[in-house]
Amino acid sequence: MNKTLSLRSEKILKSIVEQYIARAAPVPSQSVLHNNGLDVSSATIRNEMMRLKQEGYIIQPHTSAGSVPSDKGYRHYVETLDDIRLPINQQRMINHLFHQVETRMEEWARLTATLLANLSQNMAIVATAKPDNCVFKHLELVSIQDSTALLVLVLQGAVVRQQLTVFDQPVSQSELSTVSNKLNAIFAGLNNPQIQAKKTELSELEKSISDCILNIMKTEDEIEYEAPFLDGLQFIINQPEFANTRQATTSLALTENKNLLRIILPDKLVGRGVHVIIGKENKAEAIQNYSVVISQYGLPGEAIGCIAVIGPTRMQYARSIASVDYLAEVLSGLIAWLYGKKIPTEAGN
Amino acid sequence: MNKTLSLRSEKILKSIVEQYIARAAPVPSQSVLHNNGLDVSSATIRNEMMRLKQEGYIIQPHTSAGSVPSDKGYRHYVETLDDIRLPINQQRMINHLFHQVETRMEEWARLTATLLANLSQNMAIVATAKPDNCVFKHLELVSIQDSTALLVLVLQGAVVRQQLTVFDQPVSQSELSTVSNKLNAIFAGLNNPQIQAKKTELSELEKSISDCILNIMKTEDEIEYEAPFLDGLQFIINQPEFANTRQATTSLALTENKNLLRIILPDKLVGRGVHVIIGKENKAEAIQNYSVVISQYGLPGEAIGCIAVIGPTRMQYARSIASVDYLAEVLSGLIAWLYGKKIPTEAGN
DNA sequence: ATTAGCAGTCCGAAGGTTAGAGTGCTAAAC
DNA sequence: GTTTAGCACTCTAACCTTCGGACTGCTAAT
Repeated sequence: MNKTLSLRSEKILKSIVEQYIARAAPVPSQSVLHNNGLDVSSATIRNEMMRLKQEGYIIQPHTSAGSVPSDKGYRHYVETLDDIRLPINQQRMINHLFHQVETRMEEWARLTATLLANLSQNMAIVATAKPDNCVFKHLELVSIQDSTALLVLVLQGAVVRQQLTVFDQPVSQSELSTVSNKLNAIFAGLNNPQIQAKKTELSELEKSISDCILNIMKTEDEIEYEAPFLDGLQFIINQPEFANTRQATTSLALTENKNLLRIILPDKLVGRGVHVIIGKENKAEAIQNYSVVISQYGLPGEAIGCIAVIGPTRMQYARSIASVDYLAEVLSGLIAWLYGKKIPTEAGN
Repeated sequence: MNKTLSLRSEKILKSIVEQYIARAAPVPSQSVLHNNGLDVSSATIRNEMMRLKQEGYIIQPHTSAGSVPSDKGYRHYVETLDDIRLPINQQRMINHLFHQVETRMEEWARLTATLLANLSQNMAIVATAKPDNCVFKHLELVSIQDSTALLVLVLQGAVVRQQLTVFDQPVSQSELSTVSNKLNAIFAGLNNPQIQAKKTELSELEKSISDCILNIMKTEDEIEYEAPFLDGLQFIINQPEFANTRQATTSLALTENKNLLRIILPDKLVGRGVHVIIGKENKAEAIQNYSVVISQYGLPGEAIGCIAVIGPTRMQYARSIASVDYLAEVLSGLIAWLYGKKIPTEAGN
């Protein structure tokens, strides 16, 4: 069944895929002829195309039409794609931009989504990296009013969370400072259950604040993926092939962010590297007309995020793969830095 | 020109507007008849409709078609709309939800956008409220690595900003604490130029950190509107009247968030209360097929934000107006609380 | 194995027809 | 003067039909 294709078949399939990606219209044998340097007639091409059709690499919309790649055709195309890296000047441009934004996971994710969408010309989804088990780093209490304070919590990985807290009675800033100093000393470097254990030895006020902290940390631990950053919706919506079926497709595209990630995430996203899921290979029915180019990033075992491109099966795979690959690498470098593993001079190197 | 309409004309116009809003199709005289309890024939209605057409309140797509409200028609409809408040149970539901999210401007804005989009069934835009002149409240420095620290800055209004800072040489946590204590004492309650003035009397390290702070505050001051929160794009995209012209319209809808707000913001958005801008009344050409329902919120002179619904001129004005009005009120209450003006027991009351 | 040539298929644009929805007008009724 | 029934007229949208041409698939020759 899966016999290897002849060199010429390969060339023809590649030409069909690339032309279909470029023009979104069935590719006739003539165009294949013009496009690639084979010195044969269109009839020969047609014979080969017939075979490709029988093997399931391409599909004919109707008897007398040109060819459209099938999922299997795309799969073969992606598999035989030369390893493509992002051009150096684009890499430089990206590094430069990352050095200009605020040094926060959220900002990086937002920037990544924007870059990825524009590089791949498709919708991009970036989930922030968060640790499996968050660790207390620092607490600060700032009085806002008599009995209201702002609780600022710093977790490992330079994650900052804030919450307004209302007390039963007025509490002065100096009292608050005393409490935060004490809790900082006790809680530094601990995770949720460890803090829970230390809680018995505290005063009422300290306990109530500890509860607040525990609550934030618990929420943080429970969230699997926070609402990911999304960009490039316009590319999906403006796809020519979806001109008619917009209701259905856009309703996918606009599914609540959180769910979207759950939908596209394949069962086995193991190891580093970029995964490509094409059309019907997708688990979720809703996206079986789409392809997903996805990669994890971060520090395995510590903080893992995920970054993906989603677009029609007719997407520019080379570009998307190169972009996802490079951006995942950059983000991994930045995360490593945040978690104190090494200091990259150039982001990602 | 602007002579008042007879009671019957009013009723007919209202019926046309409401039916057109509901069905998105030209309204024939028959439907007007059925819809409102007037005891006349369709011929009479037609006569009145003729007059409404001459006065410019309605438009006929072609000679033998029903009527569609003009911008002027919508304007009259909106102006004569009875004061509509959000149903009490919806108000309660909203208050409840606001009490459940993190107490941060960003979370409130996000929630407001979601609620507003769903209440109005249109796209909602919510710009966070920020003070004209931000004021230093508290500084915290948390060591991340030898020569890297996380700078956490709390500004008035419980605004928290963070930044990673890299020093030329290692700095210990205790040194950092000393610096932050000192700067907290000096800078508390000051704005940007005041801090600038105090800077001369500081050590090198303190100066570099002050620069960092000043930089954040400057950025904060300069940003007119931060990327506002946006929700309900699906409602815009799925509008039946835009089935054909999707390219143009969606490209509008997806214009970069920041610009979108600048586009819809009318010249004079004075005072409290909800403003409605209908179709051609919009300054920007790009949205002259749309209507905007917009309101400011916050503390005049201290922190002002803005909240808006944008949808086709054929939008449910009553709902949108009531929603914008109520949510602006709720947000104002919350802002007042953040800025220490009063503590609402129920949000917004 | 390749190719020229050609019949056959199918699509999509263009043109034509028609049913019916709804108005606009007129003349009669109130 | 206002209202109304009645009807001719207008315009659209849906449905045919037609037709050119883009491609294939096959055959027979190379």
